[in-house]
Amino acid sequence: MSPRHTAAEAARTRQTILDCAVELASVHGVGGVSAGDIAARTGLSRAGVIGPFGTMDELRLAVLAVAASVFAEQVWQPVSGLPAGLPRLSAAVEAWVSYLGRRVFPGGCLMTTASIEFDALEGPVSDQARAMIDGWRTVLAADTEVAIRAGELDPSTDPDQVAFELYGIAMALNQAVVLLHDAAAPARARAAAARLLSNPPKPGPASETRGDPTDD
Amino acid sequence: MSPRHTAAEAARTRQTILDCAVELASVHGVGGVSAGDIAARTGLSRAGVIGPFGTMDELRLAVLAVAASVFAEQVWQPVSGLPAGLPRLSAAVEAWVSYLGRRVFPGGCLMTTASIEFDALEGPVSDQARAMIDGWRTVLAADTEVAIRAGELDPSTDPDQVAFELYGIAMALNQAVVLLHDAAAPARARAAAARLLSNPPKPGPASETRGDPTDD
DNA sequence: CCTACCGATCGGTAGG
DNA sequence: CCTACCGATCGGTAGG
Repeated sequence: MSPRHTAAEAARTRQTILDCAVELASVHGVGGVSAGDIAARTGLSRAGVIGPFGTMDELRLAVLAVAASVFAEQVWQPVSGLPAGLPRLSAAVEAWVSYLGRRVFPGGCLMTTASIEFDALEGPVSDQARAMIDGWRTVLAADTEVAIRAGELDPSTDPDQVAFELYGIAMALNQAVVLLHDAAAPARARAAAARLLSNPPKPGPASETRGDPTDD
Repeated sequence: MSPRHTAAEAARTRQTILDCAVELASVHGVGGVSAGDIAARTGLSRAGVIGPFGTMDELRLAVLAVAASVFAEQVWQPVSGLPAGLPRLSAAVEAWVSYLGRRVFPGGCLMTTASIEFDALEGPVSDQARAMIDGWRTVLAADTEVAIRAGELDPSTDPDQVAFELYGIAMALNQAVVLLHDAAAPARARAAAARLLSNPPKPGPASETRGDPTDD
């Protein structure tokens, strides 16, 4: 505990630790975050770093929660008010590309890093990483399905296939930006995503589905 | 040194260490390989593990060399004799998908893992990881360029864009197999790659390039 | 390729 | 939120 300090000061200390830990995690991996590293960068003692979280694993779970909330704030919140379906899906992809291109985390997107880092491991930290990725893929697939039903995408489109491919584009972009320092990568990602999402229904014979715009 | 043993025995010991290290690296990351872990699994002492390599970093470089040679053996060697261009590119992608689907490394493709693990780090180990990935992208782009010149792909095709997207498909596949245990993932990857590589030249007016099959 | 060590660092606890 | 510890493990070396 911190007998000499107010609750507000304790909360600020906690946030200082988390900010530092998130930065380290994006570079060294979530499992590569150590109390000693954070202590050296924040001026706290190692015990002062671990204290507010109890154990390092709890601190790592908190790091993933921060990563998820930053991702939501940067990618999903700006577009969540748009109409469900293709408009929102396209805008989300654009926000995603922009987020990765801006390199919000110095070592690349923490969600991507964590998904590779924990893919073969088990435990609460890897469970949370898995849930984050699965949740985002579900969001992408759901809006794809709405787009299909609204007649914005061809009925032969497979929502899970779209989510699969969008994730691949994002991972390739993350790698190109962070590993290869390729400034052209965001444009490549936009081109790939645009081709994937420009698959309007083919106007075959008697192909009028539903949602006639003249309806009332 | 190993005064009581022949050179052949020393080489076998070295291989035992490497095999174990590669397996651990695919699960815990190349940086997550420790001498103690390998010692416990092989029955050797920690000093016996480090000895043949000098330092752990040298051992890690050897792990990456094994990963590269396994990748070459599984993906490139089977197709390297095919005609350059689209036939070889398509066969390489199929071999790549098959390799990832078979989960040759228990924790997923070491090249993919290493590319994320080291993307923001510097040093000889990350340099070697970078060179592996860059080399493979170059191979993919080169065969794409041959395919364009041979009239197998539309001239508007960008070889680096194709390499970028193929890498994304492979990363998405690796993630789907190892993290999400999605048995349908290889089929998804094949569908995505097929769409990417089925872009024949458009027969516009006077669009006959060169390489007329009736030539002699 | 072993034992026996080295200093450094790990996560975590006790007590203030 | 600090100091002062705990046992365990890290990479690496010496010497046989």
